[in-house]
Amino acid sequence: MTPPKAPHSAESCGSPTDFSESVGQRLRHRGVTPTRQRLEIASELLREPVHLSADEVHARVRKAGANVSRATVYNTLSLLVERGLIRQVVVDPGKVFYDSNIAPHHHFYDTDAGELIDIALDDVAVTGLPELPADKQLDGIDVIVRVSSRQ
Amino acid sequence: MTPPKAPHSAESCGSPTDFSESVGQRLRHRGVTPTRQRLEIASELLREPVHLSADEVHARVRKAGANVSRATVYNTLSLLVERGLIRQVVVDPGKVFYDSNIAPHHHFYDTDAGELIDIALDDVAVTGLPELPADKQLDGIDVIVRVSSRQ
DNA sequence: GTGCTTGCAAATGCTTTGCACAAAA
DNA sequence: TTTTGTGCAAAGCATTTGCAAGCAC
Repeated sequence: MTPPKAPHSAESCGSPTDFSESVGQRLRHRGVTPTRQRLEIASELLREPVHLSADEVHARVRKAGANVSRATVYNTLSLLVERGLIRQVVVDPGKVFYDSNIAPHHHFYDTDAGELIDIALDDVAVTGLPELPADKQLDGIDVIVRVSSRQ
Repeated sequence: MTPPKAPHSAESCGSPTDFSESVGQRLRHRGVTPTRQRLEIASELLREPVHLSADEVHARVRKAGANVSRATVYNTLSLLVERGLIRQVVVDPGKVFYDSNIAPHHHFYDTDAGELIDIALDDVAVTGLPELPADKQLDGIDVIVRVSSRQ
């Protein structure tokens, strides 16, 4: 593809996730005050690469014993996306995944299973994109390969 | 009528749109009864290649003098997508475009303008996709190149 | 203490549904 | 006439917001 200057999102993002670094550290490094709720939420995502919906995050956090409201989950997820700690993947209207793998990559989306599967970027190339107008900046390239179970 | 999840998309679709053929004909060919409301709705899309949200379609149809409810617009758009006459493009949660260009192609999405711009497919190639599991079928490939105006 | 965070519930925005009426075949 | 489509208003979801009370530093 075409890799110009660009900050957050699909192709360009911060440094790839180091899943061994402490969650609190990673939040601080991005200027996010590590409150108890944020640590709980971020831990569900940053402990290992996952694809979760906001509601799944909420459910997991509560299951883990923390009393966190939906509003806080949504606010925190937005914050983490904004700060480049996780990535948002929209596959359908009202179907949003939060992806803790921020290394550049793409996705299979299995419509039947409702499941997202990573495609490593070094497998895939998108070539021949027209140049951008001078006043635009590239924010990212999302490639979603939609699949379903054969009938 | 039965408005299920959108099947058609990027790579796989019906025959490319012939914008010169009558809208009524095109509906009939796909087994869609051409009622007055459907003709109004379909005309806004099938007259020329456009990217419209459901609400924009509703506004245009009403502006054109027809008394069509939101429900009918939504039902009809789902039907047209299901029958492969138009295509649904999801760029953000709650931001869905209906695209009357069903020839395989991809998109720029300008976050600031909220505008979708076609990228002709012959310019772009996506290579190196892993093979699909045998029991899966490919429904389509969506490539969305996100751009913005701010620095 | 000061200012950012949280929870709750209410509000929002978009989309779907139920049902009586109207139009098509 | 029998089937199919339409309008309206109400219901549904996922997400956001306003504000008082609570934490972090």
